[in-house]
Amino acid sequence: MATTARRGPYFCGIDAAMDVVSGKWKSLILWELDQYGVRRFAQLRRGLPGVSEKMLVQQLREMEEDGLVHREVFPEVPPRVEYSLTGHGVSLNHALAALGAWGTERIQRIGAEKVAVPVA
Amino acid sequence: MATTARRGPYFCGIDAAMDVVSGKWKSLILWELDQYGVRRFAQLRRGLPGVSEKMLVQQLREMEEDGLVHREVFPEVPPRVEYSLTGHGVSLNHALAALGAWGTERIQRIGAEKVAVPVA
DNA sequence: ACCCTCACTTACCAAAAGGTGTGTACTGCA
DNA sequence: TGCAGTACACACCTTTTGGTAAGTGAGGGT
Repeated sequence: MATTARRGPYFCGIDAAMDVVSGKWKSLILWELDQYGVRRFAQLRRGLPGVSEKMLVQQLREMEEDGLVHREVFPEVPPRVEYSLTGHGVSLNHALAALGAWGTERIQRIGAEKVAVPVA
Repeated sequence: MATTARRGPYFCGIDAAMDVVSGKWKSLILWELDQYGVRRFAQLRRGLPGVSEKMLVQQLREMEEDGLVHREVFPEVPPRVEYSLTGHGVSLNHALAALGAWGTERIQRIGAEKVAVPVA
């Protein structure tokens, strides 16, 4: 109930998968968490150039609800929250591999630019 | 320039692929055209339960612009327009296979309903 | 004393996506 | 004569999505 209901009736598997990965930052979060294993909120924020805090929280919560992301809170001061992928998150990321390859090929074909990720 | 500019700078391949498949009906159109090879406008409309004419035209035009769909107009009366997939459309559909399988598994896991497609 | 960091929350806004309903030019069918 | 089918275009409206800016509360650095 955070944002929208979702998990409505689906036409097919792709529909159901898209319901879960659509969202401007979700595939990036998936990639980032798969790369590093575990990341804290601020680390993710710095890893995704241009994301706002609100959007990052929102997408992470939805992914948690959808069973892709595990969220662990440590009752410390200053607060510490660690995010990681669940098994479903990992398998989704793998299922996205072919799509990623297709997209990379397309980028080359049409000569589109990639976002320059700042080194810092 | 039909709706939005798109093909902007991308973060990665998935981003680029999503730019092209996002849209409520695009993956369904891809599937439908892959199944039948060639389809006319009204056939697609009947094949996608719930789509409006406006949305169908819009999605088809974007997919044509993106080089996924081939559109052939026959100057007859009544008008006849045939849609089919290009090579890129076919390969995109294949790249979506793993995602579709993941989604199908997810539907079973969470026990979501599928849209009942009327037989007529 | 003051700002920075952590991980958020809340209120408000703008843009994009999607939906509805109508019009069109022509033909075939009853 | 009147209605259905063909493949749309156009105007208007609602919903969804994303973005901006501010606030929170405790601790640590300078």
